Amino acid sequence: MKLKELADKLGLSQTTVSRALNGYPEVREETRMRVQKAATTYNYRPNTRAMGLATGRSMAIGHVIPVYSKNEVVNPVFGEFIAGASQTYSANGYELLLTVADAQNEEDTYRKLVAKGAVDGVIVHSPERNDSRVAMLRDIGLPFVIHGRVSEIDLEYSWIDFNNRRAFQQATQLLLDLGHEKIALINGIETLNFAWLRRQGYTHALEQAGIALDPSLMSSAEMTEGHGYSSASAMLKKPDAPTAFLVSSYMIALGVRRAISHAGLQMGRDVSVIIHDDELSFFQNNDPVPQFTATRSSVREAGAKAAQMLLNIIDDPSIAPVSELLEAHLTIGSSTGPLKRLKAANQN
Amino acid sequence: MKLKELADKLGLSQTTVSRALNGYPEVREETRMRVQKAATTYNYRPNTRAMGLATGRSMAIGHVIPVYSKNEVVNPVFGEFIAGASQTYSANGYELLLTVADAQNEEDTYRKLVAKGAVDGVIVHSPERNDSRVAMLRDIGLPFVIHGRVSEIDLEYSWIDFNNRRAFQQATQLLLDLGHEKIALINGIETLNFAWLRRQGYTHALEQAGIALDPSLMSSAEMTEGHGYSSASAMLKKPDAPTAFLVSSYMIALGVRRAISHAGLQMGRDVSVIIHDDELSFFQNNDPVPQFTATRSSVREAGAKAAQMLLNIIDDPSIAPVSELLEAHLTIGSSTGPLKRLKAANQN
DNA sequence: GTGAAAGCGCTAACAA
DNA sequence: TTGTTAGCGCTTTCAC
Repeated sequence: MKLKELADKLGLSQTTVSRALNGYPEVREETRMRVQKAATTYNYRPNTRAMGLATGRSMAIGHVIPVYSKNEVVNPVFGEFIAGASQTYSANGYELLLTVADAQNEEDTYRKLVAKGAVDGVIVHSPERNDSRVAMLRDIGLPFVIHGRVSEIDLEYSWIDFNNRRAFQQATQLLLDLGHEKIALINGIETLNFAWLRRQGYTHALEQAGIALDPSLMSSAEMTEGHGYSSASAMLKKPDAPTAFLVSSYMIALGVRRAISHAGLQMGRDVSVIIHDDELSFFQNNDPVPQFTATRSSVREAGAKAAQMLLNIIDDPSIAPVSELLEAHLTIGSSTGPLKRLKAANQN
Repeated sequence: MKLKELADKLGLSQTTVSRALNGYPEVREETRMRVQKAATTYNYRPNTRAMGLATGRSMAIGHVIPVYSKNEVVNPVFGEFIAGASQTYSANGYELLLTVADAQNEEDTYRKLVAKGAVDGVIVHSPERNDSRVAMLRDIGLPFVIHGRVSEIDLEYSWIDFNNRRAFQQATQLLLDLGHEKIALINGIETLNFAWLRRQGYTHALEQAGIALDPSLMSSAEMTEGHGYSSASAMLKKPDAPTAFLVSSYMIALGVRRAISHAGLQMGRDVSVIIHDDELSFFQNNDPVPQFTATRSSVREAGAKAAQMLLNIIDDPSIAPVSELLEAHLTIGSSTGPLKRLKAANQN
């Protein structure tokens, strides 16, 4: 069913039908009712392409998610975030265009999207510490919201992020409270802002406690099981091996667990491990240390919020940038030993 | 840069430029070169909306992924699959339209996509045992490929799937070989075809071994940690508790682990666990039993293949349906005890 | 309050 | 081999 057909059925012009459907005020209320009813009856849906052509907007939002290599699994956080965003889009008549781009030529991807007129705005995932995309997107005037943020940059822009720095500062503090002094950090790629902030939280807590940083206890690479395994293995072979691990994702954690058991050690008895993951709750009650996570649902909500921010910007490009920093939740397991201290740690 | 501008710069008509760019044979080779060079220079990209309007095609493929509830995490397998598909699309000038639909009204989602003229074809994720979408999509004539397949249906259609039945049959056999007799299955929702096939593999192996099926050892629900925990807990409380678990996803597995340790048992010592996941490799070398998984890269490849199938169908809707059944890999850990038997199990 | 007509950027007959 | 022209389905001036 196309507009012309619907108009013919109603004995009206395309113009009037279009106006009635798009909420223009000059349509008689009675006419509007008739039109709307007919539209429902015939299940009329305006062709997005045609609408886009006519209005100069595409009614689509682009999500560009980076893939670093074939080794790294697509971060499940993106799935949750996008699921949240998707709802906002549907509710507002927008479509979601997904592009999986090699992290190398992401800028190109955005340029292409704009040149093709494919999107009215984009969500930027996985920003780097000093991400050139911010300047670029402002240059070309494409509305955007960042999932995450860019610490080392002065420009204004809209973003939504979890407080990674605080999360890792607290997690480290928690391990310190438990009496650990050799605490390892197995992190993601630290040119990525989230990983960089996590590291800052970690080092900050150690410095506060007057513990010297040991570079051999910090490792940074793609968030793969292999990275977790090789890093943890190497660290455990040292004479002054770490007694605790702070791990930046469940994928890495799989490797760390493997390394620990390969070394003849047992998690929760010989070694403490805290796994951070934005999405997943890991309850491992045989560990004396609880897991430190943001809950899954909050990621989905963050996606919905980011999408709404973006639609607002598209609606009115002159509004001031907004941002939101979400706190990660500290999930406490059921082991009673360290619980008190954990609570204290959680309060700062 | 739009076609008209480019044509003006070149002193040619829009038609000729369009033809040159789209590989029509009647263009003089020299002209084509000139046009192509100019297109690159000015970074010309045809507007997808306009192209779509003119050709009646949208140059976009829809992926509809279901969300069953707020409790269930978006299956990371979709992320990998889509990452693979995405590459195929980019290479062929297609865009990827992602829709996250409530599992209830998925049919509506497809109808809407077609009515809006938003897509030229769709990939159907997460098919049910007797999925009505197959008949519907054939009815409305929308090209599609199923990620998975629909066992209880007679129609012809294209699909790509992993051999879930075989995978679980082998996994169960493996546990039987290890001497287990009380083997529990903690599965996804069994109206979904993949879960149903997994269960078939499980029951088949037990029946072959002459072991009576025990309904209290089979549980089926959303693939959440909660499901794993409550199911495994209940089973472990029975007087004839299971000595082994066959688990349908790593999310469920998190809960199962928790239940095991809550029960005062130790994985790998008191209980054997096999986790199946299409995507993730779980190496837990303190378990006496290796993990049973398909490798991640194969999921991505499957996505790329499915996408190619779909583009072929769109190109020539009259071609016969094609399908591909991929084998899941048996990943063997480094524990040497059962290794030999595993190999044998792997060969059937 | 409604309609006629032009045009969004492209492709595809049909002419030349 | 190239150009002219008429749409694709919608929105939006402008006129009534």
